[in-house]
Amino acid sequence: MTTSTKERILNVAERLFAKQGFPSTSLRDITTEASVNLASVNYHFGSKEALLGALLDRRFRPMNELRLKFLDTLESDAAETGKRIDVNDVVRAFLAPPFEQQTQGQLSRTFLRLVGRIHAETNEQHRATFEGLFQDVRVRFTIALQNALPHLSERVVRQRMLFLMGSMAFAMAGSVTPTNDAAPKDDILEPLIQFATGGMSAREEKP
Amino acid sequence: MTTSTKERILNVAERLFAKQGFPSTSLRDITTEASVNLASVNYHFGSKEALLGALLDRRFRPMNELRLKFLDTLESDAAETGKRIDVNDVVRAFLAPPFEQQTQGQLSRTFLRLVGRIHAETNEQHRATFEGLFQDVRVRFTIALQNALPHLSERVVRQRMLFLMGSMAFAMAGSVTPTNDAAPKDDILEPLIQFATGGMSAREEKP
DNA sequence: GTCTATATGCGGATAGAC
DNA sequence: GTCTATCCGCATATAGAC
Repeated sequence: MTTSTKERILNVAERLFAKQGFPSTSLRDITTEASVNLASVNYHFGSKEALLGALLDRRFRPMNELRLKFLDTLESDAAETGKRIDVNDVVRAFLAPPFEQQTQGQLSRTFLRLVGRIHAETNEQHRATFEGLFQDVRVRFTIALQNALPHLSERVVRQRMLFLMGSMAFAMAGSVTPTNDAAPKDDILEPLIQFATGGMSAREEKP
Repeated sequence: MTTSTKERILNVAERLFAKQGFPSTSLRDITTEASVNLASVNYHFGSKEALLGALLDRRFRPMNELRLKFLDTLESDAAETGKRIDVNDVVRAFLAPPFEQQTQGQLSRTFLRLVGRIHAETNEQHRATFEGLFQDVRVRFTIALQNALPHLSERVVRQRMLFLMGSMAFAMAGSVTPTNDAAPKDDILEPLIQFATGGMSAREEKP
């Protein structure tokens, strides 16, 4: 169970960024809690910003790859059976992967909070970094949702996709506090999927 | 059109907090842009934290009072006619007031972003301040939604209320970018109401 | 790779003249 | 009420010994 300095920094930074936000977390907070030297952050990562970038890359990349893999499966299944893809399944393919990330069972909650934080972040530079990792996913899922909801206008599908991400981010950022921490998948993911599917499927009324 | 120093500080602070977030906005940013002296913030408000408090009080209080007024009207109408309140109407009573706040037409977008920020904020102290201003609204609307959706469990209604707030916060924080800034009410509010109503009304599936 | 020490700047807050 | 000047702490980042 030897964790390198680099990994210890990443793990602690992840937790503190999730808890306090990026600007309010100092390198001193991180290095003190990780029991590593202050200068080691700049040695290993170059800067605080680069540390965040490394962090996002470590987690968001596999998460988004999993999303796309789920969607691939849905689409090839649909191609075989000739049936239209179900909205509920697309929503699930998008929302489930963040909840699969729980490597040790302990990281899950922390990571969910970080996802929420990053989505809610308005800093231009962070948004750009994040968008680079997220673009493929957004485009592919928007198309899939348009196919699953052909009666809706493109514009509304795109917009509802963002509403969906808002529910997700907020749920993950910690505002949704289930009575027990045991099963975030059952306590948060399933209700979230139901809500989001209902929202995506709502009738479009144009006044 | 004489604006006092105090008002100028409030207006600029509102815009900058909305744009950059609270921790990343310095008093120097604010006073420079407002063309007032640095020391005036502490003279008029006491501290940066207190400035935020004053800001929230100025905007959130009337906004939340409007929400409750709308809900009062809905409930007294329902009592007269004997009909159950419609979910869509409750959702509208909750979501519309932030969009009514546009004093000059120019403040609206800024204020919506701030609302989103504050909701997404995880800082303990800010959450406490905010919750004090918001508690009544949350309780009253949760009860109204439970009455409008009697087939749902209390737990799920409470949880969906938070998902709804997530969509709202995210939409307001600026991630939803309509092609034109002209009519946020039509471009954001109406689609948001449709999405949120659909989500709140979704069937509750217990596996 | 890891440490100490330090450079350099920005942050909130305040003292005290006007 | 408004200004200048300043205190003082903490921030990121780096230089250079080990």
